[in-house]
Amino acid sequence: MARPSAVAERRHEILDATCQVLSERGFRELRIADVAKIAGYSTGTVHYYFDSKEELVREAFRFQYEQSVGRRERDLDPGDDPVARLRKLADGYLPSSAATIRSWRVWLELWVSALGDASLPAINNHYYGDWRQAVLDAAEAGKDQGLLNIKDPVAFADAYVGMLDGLAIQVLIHSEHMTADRMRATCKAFIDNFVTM
Amino acid sequence: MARPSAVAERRHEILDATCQVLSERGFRELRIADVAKIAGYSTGTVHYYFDSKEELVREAFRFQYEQSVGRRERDLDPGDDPVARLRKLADGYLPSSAATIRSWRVWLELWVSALGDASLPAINNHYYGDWRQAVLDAAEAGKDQGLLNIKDPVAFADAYVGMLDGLAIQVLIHSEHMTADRMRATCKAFIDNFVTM
DNA sequence: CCCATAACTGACGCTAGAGTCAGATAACAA
DNA sequence: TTGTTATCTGACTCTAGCGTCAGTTATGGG
Repeated sequence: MARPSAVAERRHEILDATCQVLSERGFRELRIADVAKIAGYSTGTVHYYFDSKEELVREAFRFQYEQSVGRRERDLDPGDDPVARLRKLADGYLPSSAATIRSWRVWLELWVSALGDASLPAINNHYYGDWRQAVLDAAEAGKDQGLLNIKDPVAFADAYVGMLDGLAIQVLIHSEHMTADRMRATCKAFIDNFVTM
Repeated sequence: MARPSAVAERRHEILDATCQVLSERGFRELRIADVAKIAGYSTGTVHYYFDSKEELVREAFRFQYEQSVGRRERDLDPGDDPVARLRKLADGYLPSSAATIRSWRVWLELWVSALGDASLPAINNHYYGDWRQAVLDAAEAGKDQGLLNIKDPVAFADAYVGMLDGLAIQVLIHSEHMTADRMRATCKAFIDNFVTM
């Protein structure tokens, strides 16, 4: 071999650029030329690393999820009690910073794409399952330690995770009925319902 | 005028076909030719009633929302108590029948499209606001009548509505973590948390 | 019956943009 | 320095599909 492989690094760069375009323009308006420009390469190079636009976007979805999961794990302080952990999970996912907004917009694109592409739900299952599990763990710990008055931790976790997704969508499209601040308050109120006094 | 106008009826037919394509293939894969075929006309006729693909889809989003709001109002029995009304609202929106699944898929497309089209959030605001208000009315009535132990009806309504949206998405993409039945159970458990004993 | 025009058709022009490819470049080994 | 091959380029090909339009059909009024 004449040169050490730059494949992993290049793919990383290109996928990052793809996520940026995905979040700014959406899949429907995603152009390989835009991805190439942002990554600092020619369109030919994008095709050198990814066979098709579909493959590029599929890998970008996976990439975005990996990034987000990694960030969540760094954010979580093992010393926090379960209630604080639940609150921090919501805070960390609030679509308020540029980074979280970008993540959410890519996830939305993933969900819509998953309606018509049978290979995409698997990506969602994998990473979304982890996220759901983190909430469930905290809920069960909260219940066991008597901090939260939860009957069914699974139903609690499903409700909390679902609520976050639904509220985030309204924040993202700038609905007049939901802002990031209001979402934060809604999440707080949700948890407060279960905190033992 | 030589003939009575068929505009309203034709637009209705074409928008209905557009919603069908939107739900089956998504905006990204929507072809005017497919819409025309389903509606039973030529592509020229679609352009005769709608200036552009963008206008067609925008009107289809509006059309879908009107249909759904109409259906909800027919479903709601004024004789029901607030708790039953909240449960029925969730049941009616569960993505289980072909019609509700179709509606949800179109809404998802709307939300994603609204990320990049400033004219779409207005449609969401209008109809989504009505829907949110119906939940809020029931929550306030339930609180006032002592049937529900709710501190903040607004936070309750936001949480419930958000939860429904988030859970529906996972059902729609056939997530292994959420089915329509499980969503029903999650909604029931959510309400049960507030029912006074 | 005939006219006016609304309604409809479908072939065609045109463009955007995905994917190809022949060649240029550059990094490493020896 | 030179050979080898990974990496990269960007002009080009090709196709899908939007929107146009000249022409056709249908309908109701007069």
